[in-house]
Amino acid sequence: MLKELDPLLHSQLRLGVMSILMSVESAEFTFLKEKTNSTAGNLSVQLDKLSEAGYITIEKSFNGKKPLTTCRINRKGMKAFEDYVNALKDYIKK
Amino acid sequence: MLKELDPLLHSQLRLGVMSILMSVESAEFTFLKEKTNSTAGNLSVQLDKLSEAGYITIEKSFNGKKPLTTCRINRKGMKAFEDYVNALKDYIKK
DNA sequence: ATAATTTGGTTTATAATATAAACCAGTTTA
DNA sequence: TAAACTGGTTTATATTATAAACCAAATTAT
Repeated sequence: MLKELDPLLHSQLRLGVMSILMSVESAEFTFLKEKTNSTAGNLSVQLDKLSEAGYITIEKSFNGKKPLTTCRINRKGMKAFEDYVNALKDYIKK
Repeated sequence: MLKELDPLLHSQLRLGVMSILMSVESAEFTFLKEKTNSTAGNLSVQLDKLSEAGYITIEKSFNGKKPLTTCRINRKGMKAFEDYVNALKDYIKK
């Protein structure tokens, strides 16, 4: 029987964000927006969800006078991502 | 930049169905229901969507006196599945 | 014989999700 | 000083997934 796919990760945008965060120390809002080709509104909402799940940490600060939102993945998020990828393998293996 | 993930395939249940259909000649409704651990209603709806997209063919017949719904994947569906898996690889590669 | 249950589904209503549009505060540019 | 831009958030709407209700026919139990 096929495994459950964590619904929080099984979303194109959230998965994209997590995928990026797995490979960098931290990423700024604008960087994520560009890489995932998402709108700011959608990204904002999805980042909040990942944050509320404890998968990522969002830090709000200022870059000079401009607001700066920086994200990084948490240990819990890494674990969830790995579990998701493992579960997914059953679906996509030939 | 991350690729688009075909929204028709980026759904746990539809992906599960397609994954199964990639590996068998054909599959009955009840078999798919069991393997994907889905409810009949949900499965019925999702099969229709795959069928309308031309990804699968649904054949309704009778097994003696009981209705029998048999599904098989189409060439278009195979192509879509392969494209989806390729796009997904960018998201899950380490 | 007939009532209850099961099989194999479909249809419809509701809950959850994703997305876009509208908005806001502050900043820079014309 | 007005317009446009940056870096977002909030809110409304469209889409999607899911469950619940339903249906017809068959089977089983009384």
